[in-house]
Amino acid sequence: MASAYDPKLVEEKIYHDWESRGFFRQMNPDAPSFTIIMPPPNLTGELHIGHALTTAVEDALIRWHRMLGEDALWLPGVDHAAIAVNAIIERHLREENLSRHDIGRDAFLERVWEFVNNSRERIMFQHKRLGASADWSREAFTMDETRQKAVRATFKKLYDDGLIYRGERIINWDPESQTAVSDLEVEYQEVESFFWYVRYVVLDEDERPTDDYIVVATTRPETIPADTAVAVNPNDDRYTKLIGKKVLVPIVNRPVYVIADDAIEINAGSGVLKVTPGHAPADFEIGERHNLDVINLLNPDGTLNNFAGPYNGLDRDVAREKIVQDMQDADLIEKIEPYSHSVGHSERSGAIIEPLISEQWWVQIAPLALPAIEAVNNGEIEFVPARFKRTYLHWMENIQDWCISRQIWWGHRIPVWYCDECAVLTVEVDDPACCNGCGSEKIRQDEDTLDTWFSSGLWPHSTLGWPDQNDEDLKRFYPTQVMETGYDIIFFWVARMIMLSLYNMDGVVPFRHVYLHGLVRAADGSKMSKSRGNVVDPLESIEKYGTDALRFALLSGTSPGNDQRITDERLEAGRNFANKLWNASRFVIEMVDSGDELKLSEFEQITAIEDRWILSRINQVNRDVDVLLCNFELAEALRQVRDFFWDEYADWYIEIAKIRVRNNDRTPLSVLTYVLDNVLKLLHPFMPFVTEEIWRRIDNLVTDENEISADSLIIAGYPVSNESMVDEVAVNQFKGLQDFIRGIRNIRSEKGVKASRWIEAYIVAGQLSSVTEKFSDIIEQLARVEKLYIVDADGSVPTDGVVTSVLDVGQVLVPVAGLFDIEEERERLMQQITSANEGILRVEAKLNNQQFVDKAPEEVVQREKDRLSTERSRLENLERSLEELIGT
RNA sequence: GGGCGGUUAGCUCAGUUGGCUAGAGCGCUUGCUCGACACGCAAGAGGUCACUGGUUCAAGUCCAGUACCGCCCA
Repeated sequence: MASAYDPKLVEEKIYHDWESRGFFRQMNPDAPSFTIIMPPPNLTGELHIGHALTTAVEDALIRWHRMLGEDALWLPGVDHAAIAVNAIIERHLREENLSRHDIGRDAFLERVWEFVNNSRERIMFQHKRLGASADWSREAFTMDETRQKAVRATFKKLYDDGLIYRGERIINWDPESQTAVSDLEVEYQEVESFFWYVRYVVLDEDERPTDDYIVVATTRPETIPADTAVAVNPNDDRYTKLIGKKVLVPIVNRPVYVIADDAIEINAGSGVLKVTPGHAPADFEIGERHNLDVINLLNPDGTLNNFAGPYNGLDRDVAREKIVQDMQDADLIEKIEPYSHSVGHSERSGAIIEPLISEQWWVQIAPLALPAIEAVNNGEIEFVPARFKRTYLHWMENIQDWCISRQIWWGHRIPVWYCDECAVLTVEVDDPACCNGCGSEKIRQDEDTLDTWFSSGLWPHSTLGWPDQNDEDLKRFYPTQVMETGYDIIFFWVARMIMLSLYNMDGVVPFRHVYLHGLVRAADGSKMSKSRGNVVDPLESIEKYGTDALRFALLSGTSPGNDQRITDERLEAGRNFANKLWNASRFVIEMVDSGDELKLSEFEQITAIEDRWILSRINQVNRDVDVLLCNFELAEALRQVRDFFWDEYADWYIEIAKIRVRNNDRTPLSVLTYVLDNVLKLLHPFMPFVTEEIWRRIDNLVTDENEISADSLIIAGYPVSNESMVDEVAVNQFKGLQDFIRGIRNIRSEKGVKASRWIEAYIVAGQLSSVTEKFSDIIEQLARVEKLYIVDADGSVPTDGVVTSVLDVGQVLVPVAGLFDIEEERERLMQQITSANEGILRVEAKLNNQQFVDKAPEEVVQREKDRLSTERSRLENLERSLEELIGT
């Protein structure tokens, strides 16, 4: 074996082996199933570090459950990302000076499919590099045949149930992508702008201008040509006499009424609102209440149309400037105030969103939300961490109807056909030949497509074969166990999956747990983005540090619902640990001889304290890891195993084993291999490659009776704590022995004893005398002591030139001859006396408090009592040492 | 405006139902080529747990409030 772990020699080979042997398929049809449906990444571009985290977490969960012997299915797939992909292809076209309308729908979609197929392949490849043990034979796509059918079936079902309707409402228009987008796709940003105070001239009964005017404060002067009223609050004394009169809309000189509406805030601006029902949601509602005309002033590309009169054809920004200028020239602007307000921007294109009136398809959401709220309230679906339950419920309880139509071509085309000869709409799953109303063959399909999230919302059941209710997969794997994703898409995905799954699956929830991880941020805590140039590319990290290192970095830093930062240091820590695993294992493997007995003896027959200690500890770790993983505490579980392996197994047990083997005691080998086997199993879900590679090298050395088969760690049984192998006494005794060794090392280091020098030492071992006696050879080696004296509490120890440490478990004394300094030693002892005294005072204060003794649990009180007696005997010993020192 | 989260060692973060003499990684200091590993080993230094008040025998942990940072929703 090489002296350093090289992931490049291992990962591809092992992945190919797993996959080709079908280990990612479901192998235990009789066992309970464990299913995770991968939240589908967009197939635009590359997987980013957030996907790497998703993959690492889901793969860890799946591998863990697979090793538990469950029928594990991780179903992968990708999302068609309608607007984003549509925009990419349109950009390509623009480079050829073409628009999608130039080449037509079919040619456009042909180009999209070519892009999509390449992108899908790249994403699958990247998932494989990340070690994803997903069942690729089931890979799904939101636009493939089964999913198309699911989308149409759902649309028809909703339509037939009266939950899909077509209506004119204010929508969010993205002038860049030239499509409607949903409320969730609008990001609000503070923008520095102005309040323009504009004079609207009051008209007399004959609609002739008077000298009077009313001042309207607006942030959107360019929409003035679409004003169809001016509104004031009915309780606003300043304006009551004007209500019912007419004023003249500037620019277009249209007379409109002054109306009264409660929605007007008296203290906002001048207290007068210009009402533009075509371009503001609130104004639209006012317009409905007062039967106002609705004027749409905008072309789809954000320029003004002929309702704008002289400004026809100008871009909205240009028009604003010009209108303001012209009104100033006409002395219609009273004043201009700086004003900052939040403006909606398209999450897709970044363009400023235009609220405008438009006819779109909608889902009436309340009937779907109700059961989705109930499923979470009654605990059928649980959020991890639990606080997101409130976020979810709050959103659900205030949910607005969902605008599902998009004016783009890439996506699920709306399955509605209009008839040229009658008014009936035909809605079908399969393309109809004629109108359902009059039978005419002159029918046209709606030009629009559906919001991408419509198909993503079906994902938990559409991936399992729905709408075929008898599908074997649907019966076997639905409902799934865990939906794992980032908290940032709880509304986009999770909420819609719950609503639509409950609707399609007769009220059966799509998943039991929603595990939400946080964002992966750059080293300085900022959000990663291509424009900032601070993205960490997971593939580059793998290239540099290895997949296991990347997974270690991500998984050790993740805690439910919290953001984390990824840095080179964390990746290095992962690489270092993989290397540590490799080298410790290499040492064990190379130490084993063909004649060695590697079957572990019965625990009762194992006598060496270090053997009992390490076996007890690994079983405690097994227990802790099980509890932690059940609670989705992946990082903590990983940390426990790492610490155990590095600090206890490698730094202590292996070092001790070396000494014993040198003395021709081969029994540690069975313990070494047993514990190593166990650790590799514990770690496999987190770091699959290095553990598999090592495990195969020791597999022929060890066999575990519990093993299902075979020669691959990925399907080995996950460790279960064997409580009969936990000896608490041995664990505590061993800690005492460690304290002795550390005590001697500490004195050596403090006194500057050369590492190469072998010295004498004394241990006053008290209760640990007999254990220490048996362990003396090892203490000598580990602390570099050539002659170790173990004495009873009242035994005699040298007092001349001796440095003393008084520990909880006993004392350590090291004669240091020439290096001894009586003043320094006095200082040392005084410091220890001070700390012992402080300890005694603190504990005494507690125990003298009758309230504490009465009310605290017995074990807590007992612990304090034990501590007190320990500290007291420490103090006694220290004081005696000090007397002896001064005596000399 | 409403809601949520964060504030713990120089940096990044753990700390699960209160029992803590507050931990880890990285960094730092000192010393080590003792036949697994310098991607390493050994020994250390480093914290009034943001602030104020309360509950409790006991508060990093629970409650109320304040400050700052961040996110979500309107």
